[in-house]
Amino acid sequence: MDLSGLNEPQKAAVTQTSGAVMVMAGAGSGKTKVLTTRIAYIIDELGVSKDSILALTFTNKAANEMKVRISNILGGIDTKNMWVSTFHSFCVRILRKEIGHLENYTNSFNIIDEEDAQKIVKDICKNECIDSKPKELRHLISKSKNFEAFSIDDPFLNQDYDTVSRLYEEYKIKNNLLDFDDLIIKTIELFKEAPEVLYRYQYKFEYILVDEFQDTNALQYVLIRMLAALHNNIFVVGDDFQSIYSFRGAKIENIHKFRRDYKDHKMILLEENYRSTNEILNLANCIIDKNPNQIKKVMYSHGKTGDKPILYDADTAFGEASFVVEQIKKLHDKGDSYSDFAIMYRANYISRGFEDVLLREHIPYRIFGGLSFFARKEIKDMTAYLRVLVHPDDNFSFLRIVNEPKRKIGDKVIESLTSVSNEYNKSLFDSIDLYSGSGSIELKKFKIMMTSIKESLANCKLPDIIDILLKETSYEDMLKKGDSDEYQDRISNIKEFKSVLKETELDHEDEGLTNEEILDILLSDLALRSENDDAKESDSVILTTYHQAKGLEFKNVFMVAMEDGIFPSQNSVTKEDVEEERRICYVGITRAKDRLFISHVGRRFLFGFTQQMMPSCFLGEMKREFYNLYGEYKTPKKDIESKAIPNVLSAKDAVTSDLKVGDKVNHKTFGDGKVISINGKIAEIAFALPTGIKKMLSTHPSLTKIN
DNA sequence: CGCACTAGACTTTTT
DNA sequence: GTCTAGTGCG
Repeated sequence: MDLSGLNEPQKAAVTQTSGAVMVMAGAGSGKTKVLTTRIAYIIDELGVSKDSILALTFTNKAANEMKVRISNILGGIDTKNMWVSTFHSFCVRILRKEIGHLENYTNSFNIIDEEDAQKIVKDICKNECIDSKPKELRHLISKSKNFEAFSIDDPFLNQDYDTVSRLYEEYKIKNNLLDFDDLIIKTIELFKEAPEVLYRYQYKFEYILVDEFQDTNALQYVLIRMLAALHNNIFVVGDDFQSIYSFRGAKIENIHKFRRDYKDHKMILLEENYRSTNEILNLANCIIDKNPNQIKKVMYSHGKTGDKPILYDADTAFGEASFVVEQIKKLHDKGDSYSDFAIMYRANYISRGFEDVLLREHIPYRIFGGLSFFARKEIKDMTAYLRVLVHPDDNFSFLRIVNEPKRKIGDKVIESLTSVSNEYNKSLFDSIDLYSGSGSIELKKFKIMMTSIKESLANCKLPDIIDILLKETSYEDMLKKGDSDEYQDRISNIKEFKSVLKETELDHEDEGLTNEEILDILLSDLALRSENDDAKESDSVILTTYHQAKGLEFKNVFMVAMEDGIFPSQNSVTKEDVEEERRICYVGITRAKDRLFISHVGRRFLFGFTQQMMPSCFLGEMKREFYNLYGEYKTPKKDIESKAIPNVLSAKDAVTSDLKVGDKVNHKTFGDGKVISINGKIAEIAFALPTGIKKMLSTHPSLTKIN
């Protein structure tokens, strides 16, 4: 196999196939290239079957991209069914086959998303008259399931947590439901309780590869270790600089753990950056240098040079958006495509102002994120209908749609039906025949309707089942009655969903499956999918959060809304939080290949108020020599220096200031406040309304003591 | 049971 | 400011 396109460390990472290998791959160092070439190498040079390789990623997009690239390297081989997938999809694939080895679940289990999980917790709280906030409880449940340490001081909350988490588990078992956390947990449980099953998979997967290793959590690490225990051919790629998912339980410590657990591992550093210009890397290095606890690693540029990053200081969000659009137009006129641009921000709500201006200027754009396609109400409703068609015993889906559109089947009727179903130990759908109380006519009509739709399913083209559903269930009529813009929106989403069915049908066209079987395959992991999975090529400007931009690269990047309170987010309280924000900033900078623009505004309309904004403390961490102010070359130097740009960072002052109760302080975003308590490093500070009382690190860079 | 109005939350990141 | 869930009335 031709490896001449690789540098030495990359080559080593590809050819060192046996044993444990850890690759520390800096941003833009050819990580995906190494992963895919290595898999191709194992197949092509070692003659290993492609079914004996397991590659785990964090996003479907990364998994799909890897499959395509492996196929390309190996002359177009079929990689569709390779075990290259996200952790979660991998677990679903195992559990669909094997979950019968565990008690309580059958392999037609349904996967619930975060919205469903929250609704279940909320309903439990309501039924049990529990006062604690459902959202907080749900959060704690997820935390505990990922074996994260936490303690609850409040005895009431503690008691509520015990009750609700128990009932939540019971509810899921009763309804054959698994949440995202369960997918990993149940797989581990399965492997523990059925060692022969574990052995089968250990034996099968001779080579295991893990992408974005720095983002694995404690459970995912356990899973990897279990699977690799027989052949011990385990290859992990990560970059501790890009660890930005600790809020989801990701553990950088897994990197150290790996090094301890696999004593003989080989460590390979990929330090040569092929993506960005020198100028961009300089700025990235400035930022990451400020984080004390990173594994030291130098990023060498590949020698590409370009313009210094540009900093723009706008008055308002509108001014900022106009600036960005102006730059895009200018560069587009010079020949860049719209898809060469990305506008990046810390939180989704920032996108609005940019959308407005892009729309008005007729510049095509695409937004990553926000509400996932498959999480939209109409799509979840359609999915629930389809699930009831294929699995009539799916009570959870049944309850979602039995009265949607309204069919006069209310809570009271469902309550009585449920007691019948408990009595005869049958599903709600099957209990309809046995039920004779009030509402029985409506229920029977519903059942007849669903049965007739199911008959149509056997004889129609698969996507047409959506039209049949829309018509027969009167779902479309219901939408038509509502707002017409909303109707357009929802119908076009449903059309899009129809094309997902079409794709699935095509994927399986020669396999002699019935429509019902194809639907079952489609439904099996729908909850894990998101619309950005397929890198749809379209000539559009991309609007995205830093998190969703991870792994991507763009010729021109705009980092916008670089203001304290937005980035770093005002929710980052501890030193660790701010360090993670800093890594997010690093991820943002290193997405850019040629040009980087950084902007911030003086005032911004937020939560119904116009607020004074201060530049992000990260701007102060960027050495002045490494960027230009926009228009610097035309503006007299004196003016620039009088501008309130950077050394905003009062970090030095702040770190040395130790606060006491009663001290008056100033926060760059919240204004003046008074310290009301100190607990270790955490200070509780009362600010003027609307901010009110905030807990924050007393050494937070945005805080200064005033006398 | 369904509609209309109101109060409250929301704005961190996601498989 | 905008969206949503919850309440109360017809």
